[in-house]
Amino acid sequence: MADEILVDTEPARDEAYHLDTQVGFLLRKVTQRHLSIFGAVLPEITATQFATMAKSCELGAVSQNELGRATAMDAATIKGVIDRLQSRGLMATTPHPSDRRRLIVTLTERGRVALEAMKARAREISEQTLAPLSLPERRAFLRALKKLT
Amino acid sequence: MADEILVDTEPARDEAYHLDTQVGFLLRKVTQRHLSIFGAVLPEITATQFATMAKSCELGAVSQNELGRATAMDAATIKGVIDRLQSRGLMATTPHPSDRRRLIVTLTERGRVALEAMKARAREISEQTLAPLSLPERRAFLRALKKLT
DNA sequence: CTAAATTTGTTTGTGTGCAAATGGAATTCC
DNA sequence: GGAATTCCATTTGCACACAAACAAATTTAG
Repeated sequence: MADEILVDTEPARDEAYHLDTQVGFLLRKVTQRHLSIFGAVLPEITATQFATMAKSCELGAVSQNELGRATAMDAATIKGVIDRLQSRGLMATTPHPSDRRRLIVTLTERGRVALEAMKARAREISEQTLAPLSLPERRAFLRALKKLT
Repeated sequence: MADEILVDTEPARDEAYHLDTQVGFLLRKVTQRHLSIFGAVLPEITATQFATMAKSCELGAVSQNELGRATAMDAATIKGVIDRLQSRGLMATTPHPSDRRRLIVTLTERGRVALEAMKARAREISEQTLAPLSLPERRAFLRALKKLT
């Protein structure tokens, strides 16, 4: 019961941990701001769904898991994203002709049109996100982000 | 029906959108890497829960929403986080003496001990996350992150 | 060729995150 | 002092994100 009593054995606790200067916390806040800009500029789609469509446009017909790897989503996550895009008629899936495990995912014609209509605003989102930085700062920041990938 | 037919009115689509160079996508991947490091170094807690405990230690007794604002979580999010920490005996809630709306949240003694035991490893997580950058690069990167908050 | 290992997609469970709606409590403003 | 506003906490619903377990199909190794 003695260790329940709090005396000055408690040695002036090392308070020198400041959350606000930690990378992880700053990353979370910057991502929050970015996603808030995204939602304001492209309210009709989520950032994850847009990334999926943009990557699908880059890669053409690939399997669901392959698209997931290209967009940094695990199998469970990409499944849900594709499901939602499919239910909105923006993407479609077809069985692979020779490999019966695979599900080929592609943009629908409607998805292609929608994507083209969104690309300009997507660039604007990146622009707005980086707005507080000067041109050289932006380049350095993006270079650092790539190194930290 | 003519607009269903795809001829070369389609003007060599502007493919010049590369997901992998966009801030948002890079932010997501860097955050993923950071959280992966976090999970490896501090498997007993989530980054969000740790942030909540660390901030609670900094601020002392504050209301639930106040702690949420300090950790960049909305009311719904901080509630769930506190619930889980409370069910593990790391934090506790008490009604505010004069304001019956408020819920005062604090670290338990066990929470304080656990937090102190985690702080050193938390610093190591930040270190490992930034490891690919040189010292000047780290400073510039953190400064940029703060500007983008 | 066949057994073992791998790959693909799915499901379940847990943990953020945010929007919107709610109800109760405190504050402001006239 | 009372009405309007604001604040606090909660709940619900949706959308990631990942771990773990699974079945079916394919590939690899012996």
